[in-house]
Amino acid sequence: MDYDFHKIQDKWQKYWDDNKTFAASDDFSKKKFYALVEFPYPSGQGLHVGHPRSYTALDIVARKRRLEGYNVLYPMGWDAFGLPAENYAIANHIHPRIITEKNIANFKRQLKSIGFSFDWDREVNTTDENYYKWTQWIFLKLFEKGLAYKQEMPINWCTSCKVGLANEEVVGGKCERCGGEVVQKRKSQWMLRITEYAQRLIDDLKDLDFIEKVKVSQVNWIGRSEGAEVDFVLAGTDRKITVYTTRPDTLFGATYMVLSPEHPLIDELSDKITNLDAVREYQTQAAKKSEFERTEMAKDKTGVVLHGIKAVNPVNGTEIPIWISDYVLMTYGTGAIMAVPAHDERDWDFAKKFGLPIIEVVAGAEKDVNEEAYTNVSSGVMVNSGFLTGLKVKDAIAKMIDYLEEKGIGKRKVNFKLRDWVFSRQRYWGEPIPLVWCEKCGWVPIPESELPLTLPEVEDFTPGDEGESPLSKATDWINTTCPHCGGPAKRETDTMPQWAGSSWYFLRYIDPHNNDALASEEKLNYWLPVDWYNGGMEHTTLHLLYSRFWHKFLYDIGVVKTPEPYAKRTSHGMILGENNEKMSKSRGNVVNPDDVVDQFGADTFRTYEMFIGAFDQSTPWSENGVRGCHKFMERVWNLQDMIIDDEGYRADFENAMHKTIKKVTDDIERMKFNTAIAAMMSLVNDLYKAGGVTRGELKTLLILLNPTAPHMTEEMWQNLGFGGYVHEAKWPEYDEDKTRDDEIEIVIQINGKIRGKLSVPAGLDRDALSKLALESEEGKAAVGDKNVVKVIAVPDKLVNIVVK
RNA sequence: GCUCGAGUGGCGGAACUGGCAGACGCCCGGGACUUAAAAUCCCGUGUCCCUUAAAGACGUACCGGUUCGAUUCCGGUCUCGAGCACCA
Repeated sequence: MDYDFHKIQDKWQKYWDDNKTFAASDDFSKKKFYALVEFPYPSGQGLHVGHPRSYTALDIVARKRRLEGYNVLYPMGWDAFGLPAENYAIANHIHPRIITEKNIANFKRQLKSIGFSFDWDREVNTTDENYYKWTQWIFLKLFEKGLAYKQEMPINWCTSCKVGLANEEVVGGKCERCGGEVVQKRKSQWMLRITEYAQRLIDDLKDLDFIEKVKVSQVNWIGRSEGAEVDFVLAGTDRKITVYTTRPDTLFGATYMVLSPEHPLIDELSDKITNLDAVREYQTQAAKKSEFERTEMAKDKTGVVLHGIKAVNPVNGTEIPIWISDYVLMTYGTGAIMAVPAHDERDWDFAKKFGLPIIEVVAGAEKDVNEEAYTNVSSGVMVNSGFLTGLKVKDAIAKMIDYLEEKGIGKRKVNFKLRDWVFSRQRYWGEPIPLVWCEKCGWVPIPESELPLTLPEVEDFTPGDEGESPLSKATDWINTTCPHCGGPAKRETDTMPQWAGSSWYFLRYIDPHNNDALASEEKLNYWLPVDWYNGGMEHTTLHLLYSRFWHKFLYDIGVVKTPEPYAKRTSHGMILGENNEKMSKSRGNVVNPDDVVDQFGADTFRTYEMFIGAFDQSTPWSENGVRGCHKFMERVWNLQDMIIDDEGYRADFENAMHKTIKKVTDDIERMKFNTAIAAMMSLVNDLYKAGGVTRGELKTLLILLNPTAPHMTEEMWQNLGFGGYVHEAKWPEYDEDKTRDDEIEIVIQINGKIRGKLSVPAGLDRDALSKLALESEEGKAAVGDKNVVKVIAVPDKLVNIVVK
C-alpha cells in the first residue's frame, strides 16, 4: 500500500474538524488537563518552523493525556495588536485590521495543516472587541484599586520621524526605521504598580514547577536587595538628604555623596549653589543623552561638584562634598548615594577621576584600596570604623542598622530593581484606555456598561507632531461627557501595550463566548491553574511576569481562586538554519513549514521537529534529518503488510514492548521527545529484523506513535480494523517486571579497565556476582597470577577486580 | 563586568541517582533486488597501529583532584550561546 500522506492528512484533518474531536468538555466531573502554548503574533511572514516546536510538544502531551482519560483543554488564539501591522498601515494607508485578518487566516491555515489538536471553538483574538472589552475591564479594576496611575516618564523619541519608539525599535541608539537620532523625551504615561507585587512575585515562585532558569531570571529581574536608608544632614541647616545603601557597614568610609542629575533637591537648593551654571549645564547634557549613550559611556565617569553646600556624615561628623553624576539613577533607591570608594567599584572609579579621598574601612583585601576597590562581603573585617571596628561585615551591617534606627537617622529598607510597568503607547493599534479627563473631576473611568470602548475609525495612522497617539485626530471620539459630573470631557488617546491582551488570554480560553464576565466562576474554578505552559525564554521577564502580576491582582479581587496562573512552565530551544545561524530572510536560510508539509507531510514534519535534538536546546535544521524521519514513517506504514498470524505480543517481543511503552511514556513527560522517538525507531528496526509484526504489537505501537504522528496512525488503525479510532484508544500500560531482562551481560573490569563480559541471571547479589566473576573463564584469564586485593560488585552492572 | 546554559565521532544528538561512551538518525562505504538507476531491504562505520581482522592503545574543550571506577562529582582555565547591564 502506498503511503499517500496528502490524502491521509486531508481526510483526518477534515474528520477531526467536522466531529470536533478535540473540543474540551465542561463536564466538571472529569479530571482536567489544561495545556497551553504561547499564542503567536500573526506576522506577515507566516509561521516560522520554531512555532511548531512548542506547539507539537504540547500537542503530544495533550493527545497523550486524552488517551489517558483526561478532559483536555488545548487552545489557540492570536496576539494580534502590535507594531508591524500598524507600521504597515502607516506605509500603505490600509487599516491594520485588514492586514491582521489576512495574516490570521494564513496562520490558521498553516496550523491546521500540521494537525494540531487545538479546540478551535475557543479561538481568541486580542483585537476582537468582545475580547478587549475584558482587557479594558481589568484595567478599570486596576485603576479602581489605585494600581494604575499617570506619571511623567522618559520615552524613546526619534527626532526625525517625530515618533515615540518602543525599546525594540531602537537599535544602537538610532531609529530602526529611518536611522535618525533617538533621544529621551518626557511624556505623561499610564503606569501599573507591578512593584506592589514584587515580593509576592518572588515568594510564590517557590512552589511552582518552573524550570530553574526561568525562576532565576525572574528573581534577578525583580532584583530584590536589602539595605538601609540613611539621612545625611546638609551642613549648617536641618535639611536632609536620604540615601539608600546595601552596605551601611561602610558608612565610616563615605567620603562624598552623589545625587542623580534629576534629583529635585538641586532645584530646591539652587540659591545656595554657587556654581549653578555648571550644574545646569551638566543637567542639560545628561538629559540630552539617550539611554544608549548613558550606558555606553558607563566606564567613563562624569560629574560636577556642588559648590556652596556640604553634607555631614552622620556617624563621624565629617563634612563631605556633594556631587551630581549620571551614574546615579533617579529611578532606583532615593536617587542619591553615599560614596564609599574603597569598597565600591563605581565610587572608586569616580574618586580616582576626581581625586577624592579613599578610606579603607574593611580590611582583608589582597591589594591596597588605592589600587582597587575591595567589595568582598564574606571575608572582610571592619577597620577605621569606630564602634564597628573588629566586626565581620555581616555583623557590622546588622549593628549599624540597629544604631541608625536607635538614633533616628536611618532605617532598614528593601529595594527592587523592578520598576512600574509603563502601560501607555502613543499608537493606534491597541486597546483604548477606558478613561476620560474632566477638568473638574480629573481622570474618570467610563462605566462598565459602556465597555468595550471600541477603537474609532481614522484615516491617518501616523502619530502627531509631538508624538501624540493617532487617536488624538479622532476629535468626534475624543470629545465626550464626564460620566461623573456630566460636563465636557476628553477621552484618553493613548492605547495599551501589546502585553495587555496577552496578560490574561489563558483565562478567556476557559469561557471565550461569555458576555457577562471574562469567564464564569465555575469554569475558572474547574480549569485553573494551567497545568503545563510552554513558551520561549524571551518571554520570561515580560509576558510571564506581567501575566503572573495580573493573575495575582485578579486573585486579590476574587475573580480567580488560584494565586498563580501556571503550575508548570517549560521552555523550548531555538531552531536555527542549516548553517547554524539564526533563520532570517537576509541570510537566506529560512525554512517554510508549508514546504515541508507539502513535500513530506504533517506527520514527518511533526516527528522531525521533535527528533531534531534536545527540546530545550537550540539546534540547526537539517533536510536530511527530515528525510530520515520520513523513512521512519514509511517503515511504520509498511508494517501493515508485514502482519504475522498472532494476536498479542510474541514471547520474544514481550520484553521489548514493555520497555518501549515505559520509555515513551516517561520520555514524553520529561520532554525527551527525541529519545522517545528513537525508542520507537529501535522497536521498528527489531520488528523488521524479526520479519513481521503481530496485530497486538502493532496496535500498541500505533497508540504510542499517535500523539507524534496522528494522521498516519488513525489511517492504519482504521485499515487494520482495530475498531473505533486510535484517538479514543487507551494509552498502553507496562508491567515493570516485564521491562527487566532475565539474563544480563555484566562487565568484568580489572583495575577499572574492561577485560571481559559475562552473562549472568538478573538480580544476583554482590557476593554471588563476585564469586561467579572470579570463577568464570573471563575472570580467571583477566586476573592471571596477580593478587586480588579487592572485588567491587555492582548488581546487574559489573564486577571490578582490583589486583596488584 | 554579572547571571544562566553549553562544549561528546564527519554532522544532529544518546548515556535515569558515578558503572560497557557514541543509543537513534544523517552522511559515507559495501552487498541483495534491478537490464540499469532510484526506492527498498541487509551489513559496516570514533581515532591510532594495520592489507584486513584479532589484540592493544587513545578518546567526552583544556589542566589538576576525589574514587576500585569520572562525560557525570570538586577546584582552576579556555571557547561559544542567551539574558542583564552604573540597581549603590
